[in-house]
Amino acid sequence: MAELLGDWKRTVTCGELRGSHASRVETLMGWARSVRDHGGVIFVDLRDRHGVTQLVFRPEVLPAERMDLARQIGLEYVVAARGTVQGRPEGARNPQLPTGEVEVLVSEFKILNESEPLPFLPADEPAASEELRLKYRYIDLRREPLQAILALRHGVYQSVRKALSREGFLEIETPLLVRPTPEGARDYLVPSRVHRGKFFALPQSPQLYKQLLMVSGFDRYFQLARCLRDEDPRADRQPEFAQVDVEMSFPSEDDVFGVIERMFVAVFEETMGLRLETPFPRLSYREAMTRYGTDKPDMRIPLEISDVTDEAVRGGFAPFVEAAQVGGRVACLAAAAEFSRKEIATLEGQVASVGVKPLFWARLTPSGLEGGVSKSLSRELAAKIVALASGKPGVVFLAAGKRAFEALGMVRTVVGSRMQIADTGYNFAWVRDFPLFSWNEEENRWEPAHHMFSMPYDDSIPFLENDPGRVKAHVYDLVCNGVELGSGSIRIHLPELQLRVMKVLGLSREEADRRFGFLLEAMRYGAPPHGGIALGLDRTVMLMSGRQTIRDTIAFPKTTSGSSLMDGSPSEVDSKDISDLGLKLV
RNA sequence: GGGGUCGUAGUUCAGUUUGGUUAGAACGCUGGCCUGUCACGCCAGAGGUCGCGAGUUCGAGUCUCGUCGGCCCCGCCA
Repeated sequence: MAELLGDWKRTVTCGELRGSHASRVETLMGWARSVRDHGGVIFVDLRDRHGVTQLVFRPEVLPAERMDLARQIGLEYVVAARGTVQGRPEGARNPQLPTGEVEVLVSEFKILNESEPLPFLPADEPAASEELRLKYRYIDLRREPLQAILALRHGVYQSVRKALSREGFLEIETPLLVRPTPEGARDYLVPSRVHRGKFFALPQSPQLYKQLLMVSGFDRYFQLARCLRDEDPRADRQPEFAQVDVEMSFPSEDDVFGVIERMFVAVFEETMGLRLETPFPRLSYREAMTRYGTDKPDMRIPLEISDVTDEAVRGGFAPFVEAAQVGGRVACLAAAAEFSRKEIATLEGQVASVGVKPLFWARLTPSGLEGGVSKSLSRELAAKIVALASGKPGVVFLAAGKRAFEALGMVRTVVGSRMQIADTGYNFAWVRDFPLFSWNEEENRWEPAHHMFSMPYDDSIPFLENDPGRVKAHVYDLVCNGVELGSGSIRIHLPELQLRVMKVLGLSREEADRRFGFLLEAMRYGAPPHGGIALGLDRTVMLMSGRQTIRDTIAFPKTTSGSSLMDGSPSEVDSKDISDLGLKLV
């Protein structure tokens, strides 16, 4: 039944005909979204990614056998139709459709391809289960919401390229087959056939290569880079993802911030028509942790955490005193909202995951604090809490311990999700002054808080060997609405300093040379001061499109177990393919 | 690796709480009717390994255990 395209040319898309096009003869091609057969006249809604146009098949126009063929058109058949554009009769216009003023009276048509009944229809709302949508991703991608997101993503690519090019950045590609790195995430390994027993890795990021480009003198580089990390996915994490990778020579932190702020202003302006306020607020890591209990605060939530350790200790309540004695703090968050016992119990469970238990609470009423822990609070502490709440009624939370602020940060996020903050815009912020190292309790060693190539502050360098925890670094994150969009730093360009940092991390000189010798050597040949940032492209698009998962921003994403339901990857391979690589399955 | 949750016609779901006759609805599909619909309408029909495997029971979609898969979270993610 299907006919070949022949010499037919599409003259318009399904989204562009208007009343002013009346009486023109046009050719459209698309998918049958809906077929309405009235016995005589037949209506077919033809859809492509640009829109929907109504086709009319009439027995007065088409011979009987063509009408019979038109009757065969099923949902999602691919149809080419040629005919006269005409205004619709009075009362038959459809204000829901941009093309609803007109229709195409079909004089010739071809069924270009048939479609078996689909596992689900693109027009279905609600959509099919995500499992089915992932298996038939090519059908899911016919849906308008996903087409809009991929179009937005395209717009972001273009704006980023234009904005960075305008400022003198060169787009340069770096290898996909790279040297495995023991640090950081697990590598995806690629066995070398030629060099038996040796492996490439797929890059976790272009980090080392962009630093080497700085050594080469490409003083402003960027790349829309694919990054691969063999770690378990999440709603906002995929095994492969995209970064806007940026690096520049001779920069201050403010230079990097300025470039990225101007880039985001351009992106939001050009793709969404939104005007972002710059500069973005800047806060220190310490500030973020003590005011918001997280290093990626959602600044839309108008609540802050307060330190009430002094009052709490003077009050003598044992759990508070004990927490302070072991170096912990006592923190308070006035939620200014009601919580049921059950909701509080749920929060308690979440907070316990950072080792804070119990979660203390009390209810603030016009007559003071009631219920929960209220009877154990001193008059001074109670007064302080009432003052912090500005008298706003609702539940007040208290946490004690080393991670008291983090615990209340989790509570703050939950409170925020219940407030009407969704449409309060995009609240960007820079978080800076990160520590260079963090202590790994299990492995009893220092780890890089960001990565080992970040430059410590001048006045922190003397503490490198004796007090690593005190070393602060030129490391910064960009956050927006509680999402970490990117992370960067000014890098170390001095080989001796790089070796000192590696030593703190437990890398001997020999190991450092073996693993990173090419970088250390490059630093000895005139490496300029440099720094940059990498921004999560998928997360940015997720945020801009109001989605809850980056899967919706990626054409062909993986599941939370890292497989692809569409093509069935990963898959087995022939044993010959394995032995050719000099490998054996264990 | 761990915790939670879901899995029933092609699809979205109801039914599982309290085990019991022939597992229902809508959309889709098939056939018929219908010349202004736009989620067209009307009539009729087909369509089920209740994810899979054990177990308890006279009897399991329903209870138990295991297993597979999706999603969310912890670990992990320099």
